Formats: sequence, C-alpha cells, structure tokens
Amino acid sequence: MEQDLPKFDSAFSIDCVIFGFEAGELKILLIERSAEPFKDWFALPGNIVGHDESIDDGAKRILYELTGLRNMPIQQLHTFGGVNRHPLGRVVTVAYFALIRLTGQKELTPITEYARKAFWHPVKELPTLAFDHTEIFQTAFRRIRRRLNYQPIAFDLLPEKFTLTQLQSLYEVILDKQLDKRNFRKKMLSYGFLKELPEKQKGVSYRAAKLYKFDRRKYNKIFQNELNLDAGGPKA
Amino acid sequence: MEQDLPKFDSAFSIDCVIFGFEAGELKILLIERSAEPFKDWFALPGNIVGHDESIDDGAKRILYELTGLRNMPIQQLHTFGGVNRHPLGRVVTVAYFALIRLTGQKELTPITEYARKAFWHPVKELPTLAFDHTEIFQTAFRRIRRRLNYQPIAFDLLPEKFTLTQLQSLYEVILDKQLDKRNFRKKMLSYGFLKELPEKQKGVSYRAAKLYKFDRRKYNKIFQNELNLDAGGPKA
DNA sequence: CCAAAAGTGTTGGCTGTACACCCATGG
DNA sequence: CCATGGGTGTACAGCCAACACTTTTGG
Repeated sequence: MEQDLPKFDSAFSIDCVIFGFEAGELKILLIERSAEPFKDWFALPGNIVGHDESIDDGAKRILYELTGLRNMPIQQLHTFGGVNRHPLGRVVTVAYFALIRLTGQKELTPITEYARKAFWHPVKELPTLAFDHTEIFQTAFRRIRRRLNYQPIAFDLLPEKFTLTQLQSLYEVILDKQLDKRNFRKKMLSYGFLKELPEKQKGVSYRAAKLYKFDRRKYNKIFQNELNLDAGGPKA
Repeated sequence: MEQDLPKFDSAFSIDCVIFGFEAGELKILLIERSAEPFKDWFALPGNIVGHDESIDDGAKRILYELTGLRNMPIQQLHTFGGVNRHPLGRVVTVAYFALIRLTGQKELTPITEYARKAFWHPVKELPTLAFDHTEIFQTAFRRIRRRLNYQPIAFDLLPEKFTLTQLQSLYEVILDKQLDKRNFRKKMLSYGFLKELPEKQKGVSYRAAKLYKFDRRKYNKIFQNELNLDAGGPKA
C-alpha cells in the first residue's frame, strides 16, 4: 500500500444514514441541497471530513452540526469508492449509520447553509437521492434489518419507556412482517433484560399497558460471553 | 456532505487481509517492506488506489500484483481513518479481506519492488505489523470467525475435494475450539450442499476417507430465501 | 496384527412456532 | 356497554449437544 508515494489528490466525505422511529414509521434523516451539484435534490446528510479529524470524529461532528445530537453511537457502514460518484473529483465516501430516539424532538434546523432544510422521511417510498445515496441507504437498511435479529438495536429507536406492543410494532416495521404477539412477548421477557416499570401507559382510551425499560447493564452481563465471539445476542 | 468544497488533499489506500489454510494452519499473506516508512517491517499487502479506479477494482489489482490471483471474491472489511495512521500525510485505508485456496501454490514473488518478499504467516503468533495493520488483521479475523457460523466461507479455503475431517479441522482452527465429530458430520451433510464424490483419499496409511465437493449451485438454491434477508445460511 | 483415522445413532433438553380467548379501561 | 388493545399457556416439531464403539487400510 503505502509505497507508491501517496499523491494526495483525493478527498473523502462521510454520509450518514440516521434512522428514527416516529408515528409508527421508520424514517431517515434527509436534507434538501441548496447548492450544486445536485442542487434541490434530497440527499443524506454528510460532508467533507477535515484534514485533522479522524473519520469517526468527522462523522460525529457532521451529525452534530445537522441535528444537534451529540455522542450518538454511530457505526461505520461501508465505504463507497466508485470513480465517478462525485462530479467534482475523486471523493470517496465513508457511510455511517445511527439509530436514534426522536420523541419530543424539536425542529431540525441545519447549521450549515448548503442544506435548505433537514427533515425526517419515511423509508417507504423514499425519493431518488443525490449522488449514490440511494445505494447507501439500501445498504444501511439491509444492515439494520439483519442486525435486529442479533442485537438490541430496537431500543435505540424507542422512547426510554415503552410498551411491549410498541416494541413489537417496531420489529414488524423493520422486518416487514407480522409477528405473533404471545411468542414475541415470551421471548423478549425471557431474555431478562427488560425491566418492568411500576408505571403504566397514560392517556389511552383502552386498557393501559405496562411500561418497560431496556436494562443495558443486564444485557451486557447476559450476553458478554457470546458477544466475545460466539455469534452473539438475542434473536428475534 | 459534498458542500464544503472538497480540498483534494488526501489519499487513500487499500490493505488486504488474505487468509489461506495450509498444513492445518490458518495463515495470512504478509509482505516485508523494503522502503520507508516502516522499512523492514512486516505489513499487510496494500497500496495506494489510483485516481481512475474504483476502490474495489484497486483492491483486485493490488491483490493480483502481489499474488498473481485474479478475480478473487474480495470483500470490503472496514475503513480506517485515524488522523496519524500514516506518517506522510492523510491516508485513509479501506481494508479488504479474502479467503483463498492455496494448495499447490507456487512461490509468491511480488511484482512491485517495495516488498522484499511476500509470504504466508500463521495467524497464531503474528508479529507486530506496520502502521495499524495489527488492528486491521484483528478486525478481519473477528469477521471471518463470526461469519463462519452463517456462510459457507470454509470452502473457499479448502481444496476443491476435501474430506469431512479436513472440513472439521478448519472449523476448529478458525473457531479455536473442538467440535464433536458425529454432530459436525450430521449437520454438514444435512444441509444437502455437499456432493459426495466417487473417489477416496489416496496415499494415507489408514482407512481412506470419502472426498466431498461443495456444490455452490445447490447452496444458493437452498439458502436463497434466507439470504434474501431473514438471517441466512447455515450455522456451525 | 497394530496404529491411525473413518464412520456411524440415539436420547433428552431446549427453542421456535402455531394458535384463541378473556381482561381492563375510557368514553 | 362497547370498542380497543392488553395480556396470557399449551402442545408439537425440529434442532442441538452429549456420548463410544466398530470398521477399514497400510505398513
């Protein structure tokens, strides 16, 4: 690798696929571009990484600048390095994804000017996105769908206190299939990482459901062996 | 993302973690560097990606230049973008991995001059590698260990015709644990993607074992549904 | 005939899945 | 009292793990 002397004639960016769950729908964060190239198109939030920040730090910074969210547990997704993916020159992009809790979210007001606005868009019926962002989104969506079977990522999307029905409907939305209520509850509770709260749902016009909390400490305790490298984590 | 005008002051490289199985050991391909930086160190094979090739194509080219192997099913692993990972400037590296069959392999003679030699080294007791290559290797090894439980990657490492005992010992080496012979065979054969050949092992001083072949066409047929997105593939 | 590895079944426990009805609450 | 979702148990099937001896072959 590092023998042909590097030419330093390229740039790299990060692009973020940020998932949220709102009104029973899975959504991602998009921006509307106000500048060329792809002026007026919808795009994933992203930007050029600075020369003096790691790509992980850059991803966190850019996410913060676009959403005000700090310390999000973002994860690297994949790197897209097609020759012509950016019209202005060679820009390789490292895609990240995150799952965030967006209940009680204030309006999103982009800090940078190149985005006319930032907004949540349902993943169903996503419009065509700028650059290769549609492909990036699809890669991210496949990843979280698959991961949902192994890791407790659903709790990142839900409010801190949730009902089992909410949890189930989130699984159903992501996996795009119906699940059996009794089996789902039995399995979830059997893991032992859901903490039943003394409270109940309020303001509903039917029997109020129990609220639960995800106990990450217990989760780590229970699954530490398997996460170490056996295959890891619960399955839906 | 692509709004701050790109500065084109960076470079990116690829580094390959290439696994092979030889003499009952899992090995990876290393080079010995003959130039600064990290002169005389061992390193993963890699190089700077050209301005006019995609990173995937670059990875294939570099692998070919170092091993003579074409059309290897390389896969992207992870991108490493620490600020100071390369002494000469900002070089982000995209790591790839591949699992290859190396029986009857001729000697490896690097085509490029910056590598004094290329050789297979057991993954046990790997020396400290140049740059952040040790971390890259560890990421790759974790990945294949995990993936072995879901995908038929073992067959990429074995000769085309193999015995069930060879297959089992490969699993044992990668997973670093003993497996039960009867259960292993029962499960492997139950999948239905192993084709029993009319031949047997030759030249052994004990009862000759049956030879098998991996039937990828059958594998695809059997697992297409699950690979589509349910969780996919066989488990060890 | 000996050494070395090939090859072969059964059982018990656990896990996933299919399936339907009564309960509590607010309006 | 009705509409709405909350909440609950059982039975069957398939999968995994544990476990030990006989067979074949070459030397």
